[in-house]
This record gives sequence, structure tokens and C-alpha cells, in this order.
Amino acid sequence: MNQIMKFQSQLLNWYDLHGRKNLPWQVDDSYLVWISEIMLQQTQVLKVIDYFNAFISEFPNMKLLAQADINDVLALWSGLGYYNRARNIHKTAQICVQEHNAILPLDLKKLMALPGIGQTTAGAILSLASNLPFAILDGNVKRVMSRVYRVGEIKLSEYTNKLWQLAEQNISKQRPKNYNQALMDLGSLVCVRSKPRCHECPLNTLCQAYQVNETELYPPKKTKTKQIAVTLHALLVIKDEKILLRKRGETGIWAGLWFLPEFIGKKSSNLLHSIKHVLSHRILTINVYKNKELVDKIQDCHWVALSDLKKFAHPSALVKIINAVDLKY
DNA sequence: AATCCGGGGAT
DNA sequence: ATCCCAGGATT
Repeated sequence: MNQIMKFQSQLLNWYDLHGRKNLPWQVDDSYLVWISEIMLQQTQVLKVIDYFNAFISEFPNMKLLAQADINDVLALWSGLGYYNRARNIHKTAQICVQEHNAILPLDLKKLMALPGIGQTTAGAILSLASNLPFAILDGNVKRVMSRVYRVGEIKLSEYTNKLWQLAEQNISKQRPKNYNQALMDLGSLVCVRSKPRCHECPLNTLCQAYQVNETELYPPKKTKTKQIAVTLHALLVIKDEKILLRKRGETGIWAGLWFLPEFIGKKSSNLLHSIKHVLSHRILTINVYKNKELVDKIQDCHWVALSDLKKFAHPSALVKIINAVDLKY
């Protein structure tokens, strides 16, 4: 038996015993697989489950999603982050209704041409929903492959190309769905970033990093982008259980979401609270003021009942601010 | 090739 | 405090 066949059979035998088989999106429905894959981009499984169930309850199929108001789609995304994913889901649903008979195309290139779908998401849709032999290369697969084949310290583009090559070379033609799911499960349950459980790993006899006791050196660390500090000044006005909100512009952080009205410059008086909110590329200091005299000068604001907040797409920072200031204000 | 885009879990 | 998560689009 050659190395690739060993890799496949040992991985699939492990999956049959220990793999995940009951996640809510593990169904033969490309629509549901697609929604889950978008939500799972840079987002952990545990957090996605509740968002996924709420989303498909409201938009159970492609046509209903395509007909939806984008604001309602975004509202169901509140707190999940990377809100362009919600916009792209909506656009893709409309394209599928118009051009693909209201279903996702069963074609790698056509899938990748849709907004928000790259090679990994396209491969996941084809393999997980239709059991077609297309590879994926998410964070889990990268970690497993970089350790098993000891792929490290090279130029990023070469690193990525090499891992794609390995992912495609090793995929099972007989059980591609289970193979991809197995690699992801192995990466998230056994071949974890720190202190991998190599003694439980079905690939440990093949793993080059394990053989030389260097699993901690793989995968190579990502180069982190510098976080820039930004200070915002915002007004918190709550009256009769309603809060004054403003819809943000279509570009930048929290594009199109509802947040507190902001103003330029600072007023040292009337400062209610200063909140630190960290994003992947920004460190926000949000100074929250009460200054009802300014309210009349703020344009494009709407009073939103606090009990209706979930109907208005908003970042988690808004909830953080309301909770932090609530008792004092 | 580097940056933008959120939020939070694990350590 | 650091790393990174079922990444993709844009610059």
C-alpha cells in the first residue's frame, strides 16, 4: 500500500469512529452547506450553530433569501462579524435565482465566480453536499498537511501552492465528503495548534513533523498585520426605552450597520464611559457621551426601541456599550 | 503581496 | 497578551 492510500484509509477509519456526523449543516443540501460554509469562514463552529439555525429558520431556501431585504439578512448576522459575508450571500442568492435556476451550480469555476465563494468554500460545497472529489484548504487542512509533510518556512505563495497540491493529491475519490470532513475534524479535535494529541492521531506513523518531534514548529506562524489605534466619539441617548441610532456608510468598519451617532472632536464633559473594542486590524477606543443638546444637529438618526434592537443589524460593540453604561445612565 | 474586514475562544 | 478560527475581496 502506498503512502497516499495509507493516508486515506487511516484517516477514514478514524473518521468512522471519531468524526463529527451530526452538525446541523451535515445534510445533502447545497444551500444549507453553503450558508454554513460562509458563516464558518474565520468563525468557530460553536459560535456558528445558533446563527445558522436562526438564519435557515428565517430563510429556509434560496428563493426566500433572494427576495429578502438586505437589512433583514444583515440583522441575522449581528454579532457574527465580517458583515460583507451577509451582503455576498444575498447577492449570490439573487444571482442563483436569475442565472442558475435557483440552485448553486455544480461547477468549481462557476461557484468561485459567485460573491463570497473562493476555492475552499467551493470545494466544500461540492464535496460535502454532493460527494464530489474536490479538495479544500481551510485552517484545519493547512495545519494537518503542513505537519504531515513538514511544509514550513517558505514564501507564502509557495507555501499555499504546496498545501493545495497536497490536499488535491491525497483526496479520496471514493469518499470525498467523508475525507474532507475527516481532515477538518482531525485538525480541530486532534491536530490542534498547541499540544496536538499525536498519540491519538491516525496519521502519526506518516507525520514527518511528529517523527522528528517538531510538531510545534508547524504550521509556520502567520505574519500579523499591525493593529492601528482609533478613537471614536459617540453619543448615547436613551429615552422611553428607545435608543438613538444612525445607519453607517457603505464602506469601512461595520458598513451599513446601525450604531451610535458619532461626532468629530471631543467633549471632555458629559463623558459616560470609554470602551475598548479590539478588531483584527484596529484597536478602537469608543468614548461614549451624553449630550442631548447635540441630538438636534445629528442627521439621519432613528429612534429604535431597545426591544427591537435585534431587527436592526448592529455590531457587538453596540451591545457592549449598552450593557456597560446601562446601570449608570 | 499586503491589507481590509469582527468577534471571540483557547492558552 | 498572543494566536488563530471550515477565508475572500480589494488594493
